[in-house]
Amino acid sequence: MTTETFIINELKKFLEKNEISDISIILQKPKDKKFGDYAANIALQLARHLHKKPFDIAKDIFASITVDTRYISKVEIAGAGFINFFSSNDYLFQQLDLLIKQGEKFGYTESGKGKRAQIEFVSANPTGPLTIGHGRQAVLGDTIARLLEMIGYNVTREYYFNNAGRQMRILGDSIRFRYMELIGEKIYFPDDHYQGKYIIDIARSVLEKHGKDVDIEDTSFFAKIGEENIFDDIKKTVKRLGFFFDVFYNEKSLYETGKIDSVVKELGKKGLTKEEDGALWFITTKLGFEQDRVLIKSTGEPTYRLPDMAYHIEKVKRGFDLIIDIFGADHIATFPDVLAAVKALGYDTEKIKVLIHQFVTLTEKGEKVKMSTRKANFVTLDELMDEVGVDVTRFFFLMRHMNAHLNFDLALAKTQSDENPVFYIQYAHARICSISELAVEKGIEIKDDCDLTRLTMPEEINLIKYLINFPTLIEAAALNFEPHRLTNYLFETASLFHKFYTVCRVLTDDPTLSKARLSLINAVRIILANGLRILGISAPDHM
RNA sequence: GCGCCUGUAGCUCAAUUGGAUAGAGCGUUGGAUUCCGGUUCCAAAGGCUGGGGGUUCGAUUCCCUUCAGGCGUACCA
Repeated sequence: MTTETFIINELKKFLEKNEISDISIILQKPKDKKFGDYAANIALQLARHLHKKPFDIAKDIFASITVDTRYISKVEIAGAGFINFFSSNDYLFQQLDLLIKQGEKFGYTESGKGKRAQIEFVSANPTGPLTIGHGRQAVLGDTIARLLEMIGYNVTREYYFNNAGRQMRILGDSIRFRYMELIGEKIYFPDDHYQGKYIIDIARSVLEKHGKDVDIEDTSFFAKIGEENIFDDIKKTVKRLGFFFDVFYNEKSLYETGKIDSVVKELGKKGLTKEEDGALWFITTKLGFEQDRVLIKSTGEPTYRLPDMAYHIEKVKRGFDLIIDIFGADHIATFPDVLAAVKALGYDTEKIKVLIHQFVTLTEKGEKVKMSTRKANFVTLDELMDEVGVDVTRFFFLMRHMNAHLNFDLALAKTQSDENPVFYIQYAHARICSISELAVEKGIEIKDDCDLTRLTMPEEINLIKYLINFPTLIEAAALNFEPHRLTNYLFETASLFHKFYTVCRVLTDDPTLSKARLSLINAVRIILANGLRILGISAPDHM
C-alpha cells in the first residue's frame, strides 16, 4: 500500500461513517512544503453539502484519522479547512529502497496492461524530405508511444501514406523536368512544382542508373523512383530520431480490398450522400455541420476524406483499445466530418483520440522562416539534427505543450551552450557516474549494509520525495498525452540533485553516511536514465 | 464573417486539470569553490495571468463578452 491509498482509505472511512457517497476524494501535492506532502480539500467540498463551516468539518475528519507511522508522520488542519498529511520517513526509505532494487524497471505501471494502442503520425506523403514541422510530430508521436508502453500498453506505431494522385504526378514531373535538364534538353520548370535540390539529386541518380535513354514522357516512372528514394530517406531520418514504424499503411490497399466502395455504399444507404455538379457529396449538414463535403470529385477521383473514413473504420475493426491520430494545426478541419462518418456508420469513435499540435515557428536571428515543401526554402529535419544533434532535437520538440506554438530559435539551438536544459540534465547524470566511479576507486562498495535512515538533510528528503513520485508522473503524462511533463520533471530532478550536491558531500569519512548517499545518488541516476530513455535521449556517463 | 488553438516576468515557457503567497530557465545585478566534474549553487529585481463581466468558500484554469496573434474555412492533402 502507498501513503496515498492509506490516506484515501482513512478519508473513505469517514465518508462511510457519515453516509456521504457523492463526493470523490482528491489528494493533491501542495507546492509549498509547509502544507505537507498530501493535501485533502474534502472539508471544503463538503461545506455546502453539510451546511457547516469547512474548518469544523476538517476537525471532525482530523479526529477520525489514525496516524500510522508506516505511512504518515502527522496530520494538520490549515487555512480554511485543508487537511495536510506528512509522509513518514519510514515510508520514504522503503520506497527509495524499492526504487533502487527495481532499477531500470522502476516507473513501469500496469494500468494499460493487456491493452493495445495504435498511434498514427507523420503520415507525410513521399514528395520530399521530412521538415522541422514533421519533426515535432514524429518526436511527439514516438514519445507518447513510449509513455503508453510504460503503463503497459502494447503500441503500434503507424504511418499512413498515399502514393497516387495529383501530388505524385507533380513529383514525377518535377523529377522528369530535372532529368531532361541534365541530359541537355531545354525546359521550363513550373513554379508550382517541387523546387528542392533533392529533386535534382534524384534526377541525377536516374541518369546514373538508367542512362540517357529513359522515356521522357513517362511521368509515372519518374514518380515511382522518386517515391522509393524519398521513402528511403524518410525511413533513415526516422531511424536517426531513434524509432521505427511498425506499419506503413498504403491508402491504395483500401481501394484494392473494396473498402472505399463499401463506405460509399453504406453512407448512401443511410441517405448521407447525394450527386450534384457531377460529384458525389457527403451530406454533412444532416449531421449538424455547416456545409456538405465532396467525397468523389467530378473527375472520378476521391478526395482525401473518403479513404480517411475507410482507414479509420479499419482501425476500429482491428480491435485497438486506444486509437490516436496526431495532426498538425493545418489539418484541424479535416477530421470532424471523417469521424462523423465513421460514427454514423455505427463504429465506436470513443476510442479515437485526435491530438492536434500547433506549428513550429522557426526563427533565425529574430526573423521568421517560412516552411513549404513545394517552395523548398524549408529546413529539413536532417539538417536540424546535423546542427544540434538528436538529443537536443528531441528535447526541444518535447519541452512545450503541444497546444502551444513552438518557437524554435535556430540560432540558439545551434549554439550548444549551457542555456540548453538537455545539457543540464545530462550533466547531472554524468556527474553522478563520476562520483560512483570515484567511490569504487576508494573501495567504497554497497552491499546489503546500507542504512538509508542516515539520510536526514532537507535536501536529501526532498530529493527522495521527488524521485519516488516518478511512476505517478509517468502515468499522468501518458494518460494525458503530455510528454512535456516529463521534460519538466527531469529538469527539476537534476536541479534538486545539484542543490543536494552543493550541500551534502557524498564521499565522506563516515562510511555508513557515504553509502547511504551513494545509494541516493544512484537512485537519482536511475530516474534520470529511465526518464531520458522514455524521451529517447541519451544518458551519458561522461560529457 | 464563421470554426479551432494561443495570450502568464524584458524573452522562452510551467502551474498537480478549480486550491493555499502564480513558479522555472535565459537575460540583468550582486555573491559562493583549500574538498566528490563551476556545463554547478545562492540571493535580489522583475506580474492587475491581454481587457471587462459572471459562476463559488476559492478562477491562470469553467461560462459570457471584447482585443490581439496563429491555423483553417477546396471538387489540395
